[in-house]
Amino acid sequence: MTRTLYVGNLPWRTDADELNSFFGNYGGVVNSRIIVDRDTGRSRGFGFVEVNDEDAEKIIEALNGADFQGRILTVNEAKPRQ
DNA sequence: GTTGAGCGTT
Repeated sequence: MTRTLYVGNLPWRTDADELNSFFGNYGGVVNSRIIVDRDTGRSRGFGFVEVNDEDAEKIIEALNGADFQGRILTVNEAKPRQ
């Protein structure tokens, strides 16, 4: 199974691929995604990372408050999308 | 060529 993590405070330049490999250092990442403004196409500075259920907690512990490309990340379990 | 709290286009 997987869990989805909310990742906030990302640098504007970060893309899903970078997120994927960074989170992949701490557990099994199934998928990652940067939220982009639908109209302008620019990053909104946050995203979501889908990880293995068994690794979710340790990834949150490892990366919440961690430094990523000069920014301090916010990592939490995501709320279910409506 | 900009910005800085937040929970996502199907």
